[in-house]
Amino acid sequence: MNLKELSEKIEVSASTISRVLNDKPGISEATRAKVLEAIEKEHFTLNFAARNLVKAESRFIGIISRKRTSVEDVIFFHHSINQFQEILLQNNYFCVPIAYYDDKGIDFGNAPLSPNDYAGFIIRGQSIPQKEILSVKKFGKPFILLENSLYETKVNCVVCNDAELEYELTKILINKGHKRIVHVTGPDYWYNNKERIKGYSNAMNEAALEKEIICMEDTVLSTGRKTFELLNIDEETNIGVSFVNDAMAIGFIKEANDNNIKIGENISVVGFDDIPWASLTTPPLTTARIEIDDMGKLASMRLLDMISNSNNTKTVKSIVDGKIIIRNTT
Amino acid sequence: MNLKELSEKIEVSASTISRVLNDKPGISEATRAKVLEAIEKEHFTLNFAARNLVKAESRFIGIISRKRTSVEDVIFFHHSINQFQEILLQNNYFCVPIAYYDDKGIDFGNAPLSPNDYAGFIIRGQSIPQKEILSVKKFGKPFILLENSLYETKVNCVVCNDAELEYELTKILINKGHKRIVHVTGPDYWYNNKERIKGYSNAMNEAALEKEIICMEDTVLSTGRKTFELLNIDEETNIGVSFVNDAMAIGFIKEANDNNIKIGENISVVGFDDIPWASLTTPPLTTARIEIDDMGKLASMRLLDMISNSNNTKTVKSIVDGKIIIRNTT
DNA sequence: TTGTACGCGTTATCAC
DNA sequence: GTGATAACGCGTACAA
Repeated sequence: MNLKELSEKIEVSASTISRVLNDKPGISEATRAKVLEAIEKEHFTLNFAARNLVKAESRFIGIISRKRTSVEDVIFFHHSINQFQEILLQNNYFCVPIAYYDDKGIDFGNAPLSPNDYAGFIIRGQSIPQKEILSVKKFGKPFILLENSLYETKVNCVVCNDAELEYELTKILINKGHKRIVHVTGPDYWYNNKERIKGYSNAMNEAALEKEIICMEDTVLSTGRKTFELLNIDEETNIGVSFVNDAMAIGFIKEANDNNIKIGENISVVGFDDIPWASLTTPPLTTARIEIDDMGKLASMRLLDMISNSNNTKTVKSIVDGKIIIRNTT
Repeated sequence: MNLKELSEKIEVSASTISRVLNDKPGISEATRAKVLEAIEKEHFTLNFAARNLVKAESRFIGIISRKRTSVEDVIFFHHSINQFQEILLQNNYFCVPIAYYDDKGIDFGNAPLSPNDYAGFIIRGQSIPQKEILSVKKFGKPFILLENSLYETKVNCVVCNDAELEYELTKILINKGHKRIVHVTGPDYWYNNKERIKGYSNAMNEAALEKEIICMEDTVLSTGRKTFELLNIDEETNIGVSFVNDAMAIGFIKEANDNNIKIGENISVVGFDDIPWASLTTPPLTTARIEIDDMGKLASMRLLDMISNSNNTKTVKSIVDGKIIIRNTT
């Protein structure tokens, strides 16, 4: 059933029905009621494709994020997609995942949607390099970074107060009396990594302690495990280890468990993110909670605003404060 | 740029360009080359909406799954969506999440897509009741159940060998010498729960042991925790507990950890699913691995087949065998 | 092998 | 306040 058929059935023109369905003004109450009744009765819905064609607008939002290969990698990260997908859906936009690969960059695949077919983009996570972000900018569509930012270019983004939180975490390790405090980070071009290093460095400098930073090629559970050996941990070790995310911290703790080394006294550990698993390690992990749901919500709402008010070209950097969660690894 | 504009630019009719883009036969090599070159040069892509309109086909697959409210609930389940979303995307179909709520049923919300706008549906997980599944059937579109099935109606579905696996798990507890072996399950109308109870019952009957089944209102981490108190566990307890999923088993183990009760000797625990976290508990969890990726892949491929060959109306129940993973809680 | 003409279902514009 | 009509961009039947 289409507009024309319905129109013939109830003897009201297609344009009028269209007006009712689009909440346009200037319809008599009588006809409006008549139309609404018929729509209800016939379970009538407008054709999605025809509508998009004539309105020349896209209802697709591309969600660009790094393609993770192992299940382990997938599972140990926040699922911020839940929050913003819901909001976008409520506003009649569909989320389409677009993969970014470390080696071949952003890949639109053989999908029937080209960059031009999107209303806008959300670029998720810290691991998308500046070069790729700028390439998205070239599409000329609204986009926003989530959990990422750029230093040299003004860009719409939503981040947390990385440096402050990492400063606080490091202070916890310092106040506990550790003299050797190591910060384990990931690739040095990631925005969050840089910010968190700043926080760590500030705290260490204030305490006049020697900084020790280890860069891992990736920030997943398995690399966290590796740092255990890298740092030569044994029963005698006295050390504070601050990981750039929970996934690595959990890997480290698990490796300690497997080696019967106790965490929380001579060896302190802090993570970052407060993923759900963080409270379930033995012992539970001290970390910084990122309000990822709020951040995702903010990002999607801001993107929707950018799409509907394309003349408004100011860039906004939103900082959503996280908070320190003290558990038992410190 | 649209077909007509490109057509004028390279002096080849729009229909010919359309033919080239749709891999239709009967084009001279010369014009084909000319067209392909122009497409490449101009970064030309077909308009998605216009294409769907004229072909009168939908590129949307509805993914119906239970709406979970807490982050905890979200995280402790398999992410089978990853696997099938990728396959569907490769075939130019888009996944649109559709929420099912325990109280108000399947909710299409105010989305611009009505049931008719979908090419088909994947119904995920065991917690969607038969009534809702049958209501989807009424849409007259192809659909397939993932990790669920129906007893009274033939239905396309992909499940694992629930009963066999639970039988094996129970045998492990029996062989370990436990005399009291409790099975903790969820709502009794869930297909998987019923199947797993069958497996448990078979093993218990064979061993002439008394069955003890506890039904919880939901099968999440927190309800798993609750069973610890429910079963009056202390240092003296000798018991085997078989949980209907890992989430609950992990909750139980965590509660045991918190109470300094050791798991793996007098108290044995088995889960079901082998979610990533199962290997990371203290001690690591013995469970049955479900090959959820294979299952998701199978479901999506079968659905695509049903969509393209709508005349083929036979129903297929695919059983993907899982396997027992023995770790340290038994 | 290629081009022309029409229709898909909707919205916007213009008339009445 | 309502209706007729012309687009939107593509695929396909038919003509050449």
